[in-house]
Amino acid sequence: MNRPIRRVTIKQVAEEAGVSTQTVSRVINERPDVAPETRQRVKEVIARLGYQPSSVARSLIQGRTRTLGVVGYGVEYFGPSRNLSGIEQQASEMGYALILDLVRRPEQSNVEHILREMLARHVDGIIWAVPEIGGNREWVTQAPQLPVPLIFLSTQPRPGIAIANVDNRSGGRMATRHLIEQGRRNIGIITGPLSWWEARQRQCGWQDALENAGLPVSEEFVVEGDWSAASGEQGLRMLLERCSRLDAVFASNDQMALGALQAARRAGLRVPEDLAIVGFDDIPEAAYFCPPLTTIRQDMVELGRLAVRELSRMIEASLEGQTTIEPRAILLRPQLIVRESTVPQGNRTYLFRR
Amino acid sequence: MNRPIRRVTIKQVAEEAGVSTQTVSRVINERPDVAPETRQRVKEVIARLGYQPSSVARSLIQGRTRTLGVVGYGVEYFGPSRNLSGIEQQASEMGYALILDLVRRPEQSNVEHILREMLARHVDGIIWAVPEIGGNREWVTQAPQLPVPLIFLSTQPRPGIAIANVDNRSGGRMATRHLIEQGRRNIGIITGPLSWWEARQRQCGWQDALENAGLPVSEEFVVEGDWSAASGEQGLRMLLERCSRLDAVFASNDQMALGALQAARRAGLRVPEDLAIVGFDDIPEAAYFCPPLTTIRQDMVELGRLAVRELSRMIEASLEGQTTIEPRAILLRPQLIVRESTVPQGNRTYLFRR
DNA sequence: GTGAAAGCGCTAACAC
DNA sequence: GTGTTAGCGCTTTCAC
Repeated sequence: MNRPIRRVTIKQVAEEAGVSTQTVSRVINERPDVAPETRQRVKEVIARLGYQPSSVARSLIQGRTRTLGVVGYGVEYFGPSRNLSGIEQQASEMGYALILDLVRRPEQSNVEHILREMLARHVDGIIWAVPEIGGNREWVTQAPQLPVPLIFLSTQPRPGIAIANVDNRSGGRMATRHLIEQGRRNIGIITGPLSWWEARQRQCGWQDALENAGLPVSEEFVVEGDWSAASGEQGLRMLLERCSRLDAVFASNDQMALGALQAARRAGLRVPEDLAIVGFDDIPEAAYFCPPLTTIRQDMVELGRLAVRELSRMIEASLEGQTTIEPRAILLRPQLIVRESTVPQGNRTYLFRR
Repeated sequence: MNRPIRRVTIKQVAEEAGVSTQTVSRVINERPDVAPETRQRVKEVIARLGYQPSSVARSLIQGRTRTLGVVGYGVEYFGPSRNLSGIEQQASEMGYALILDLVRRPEQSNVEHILREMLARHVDGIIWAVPEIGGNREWVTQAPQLPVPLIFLSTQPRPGIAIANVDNRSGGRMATRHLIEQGRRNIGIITGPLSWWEARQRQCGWQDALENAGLPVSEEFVVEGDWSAASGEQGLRMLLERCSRLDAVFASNDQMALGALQAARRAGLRVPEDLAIVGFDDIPEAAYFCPPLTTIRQDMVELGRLAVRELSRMIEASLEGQTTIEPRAILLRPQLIVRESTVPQGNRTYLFRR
């Protein structure tokens, strides 16, 4: 392996082209005030030497790195991975690079340490894409004091804080309302871990829908899961034990819905005839569950993109010294996807027709 | 929002503490040659001012950023997301930050551009985690000429190139051998897109196993999918049309296996009695398919970790001027996970016992 | 149009 | 132990 010992610097290019480093700088920055022949000559040298300006040196001078810090959790899951993907797409389109930090214990990650790391690397802004769990947002009031703008994802709105969320409550409402419209009356819920703000929001949506329909909301109908298929399976078993009249379940994500489908099968229940099931997320596999799963789709890619655009807006404002910019709260509406786990195949056409 | 206008610099700390910047530098780098009182005083000032050394400035001097560039594809899929997670974990443990670039068209991404970006940001090494597809590795011979080490993931081994792979061929062999051991004789395969090197490897494994068992290998048994559940569904339908004696299928990933399960169900076939199905990946949902899916598990997290460790080794060697270090090819063996899609429930205990 | 000088924030090398 | 000087690679003044 013959690795070039040192990178080519602006100095070498200048020397080789017989000009000052200044002129080279002008050329690489496309400044107008360079003689055409000079420009040409310099460009040739650059190409020949394979010179690449150091963005590290540039950053040092300009106080701006064109880098965003992303603090994420759970890329191995569907939502967060799409989220990251959207963030990367938009950032890349806007000329930002991404520094990625993934936390593994979202409830108790070392916020201080992560922020110091990001700031040491002079990121221009930070996207905090770790879900709000337990008390892991207690430091939120310090965010505005940071030297760079920060936007939170999946976080309870608070005044003065920039936030981008999917409307989980509305999603829970849509799921449950759909079940009610199918004539279901005894509708259970398998929630996510209730320490998660998003899980609680989905539950609130379920409750909203029941109350709007004048149906009773009972503790008996609530089981807490942990997002896993295993917990969904166990969750449905528990609901069935508690309440034999159960005719529908809202599982707060598709994995738990999958587990619930399996539990229903084992209990000898037909889905949707005996028991209707709705999930949340619309993972690609959901359309191939047995039966295909009705669920709530959330556009996590778009959410990521929106977050980057908003953050960029904040960065620009901050660079221009506008201290008055009001942080926005972005809210993305999810969408109901109807499949056979709630509507018997025969009825489906009918449903779409009305 | 009251954002501090400027960051605190070493100069301010020095002034405030009444020492030279040198001394401050010594303190933050934990050098021994500072008087205890001085150290104490400086530390207090640092804490009071909230000073954070600029790694940008440090990088400029030391010619080293403690940053790895990661070029990835498909974080929204199971394998790549785990991969990224493993990379991040290991990098973080070793004190490296990650700069992330996700390509969206892996066959034809602009390699030159991406490398320039990474090098401009002075990454210490690069992990190329885009799968080998079509001719997208034609530039591979240039890798050793780069100013920093680079390791490829999911790439056909080539001399002089550092690589980390799961042994897909062995995985395909394991899957197929398992089907043969279950007494199956007409074993079809739904491959991934054959422009993918990994997909071809899995197919080679299937062929190996058939040949080892003295079974005929026929074109008729091969259908090309695109990794999606939809293609798996269609793939099985095609196989069934072509060959009514078909008694087993190796689907080259779990999504396609899921689609195949659905097609089998619709064709009125019992799984595994009439048709056995094996997948590849062991996504978490696989255990909850209907029936639970036998599959090949690959530890993508570990693969990511291994890649980072190897890259780090190359970086250290390169910094010490050892030009003779021989790039390694890491190969991770996958593992067969037996579930009910290949073994009728009754036989299962028997199988484990022998 | 082009170059010289200064400096971004930090550390290495040397002096005291 | 501590300070001074120089310089990493680049851009920003400000001359000429």
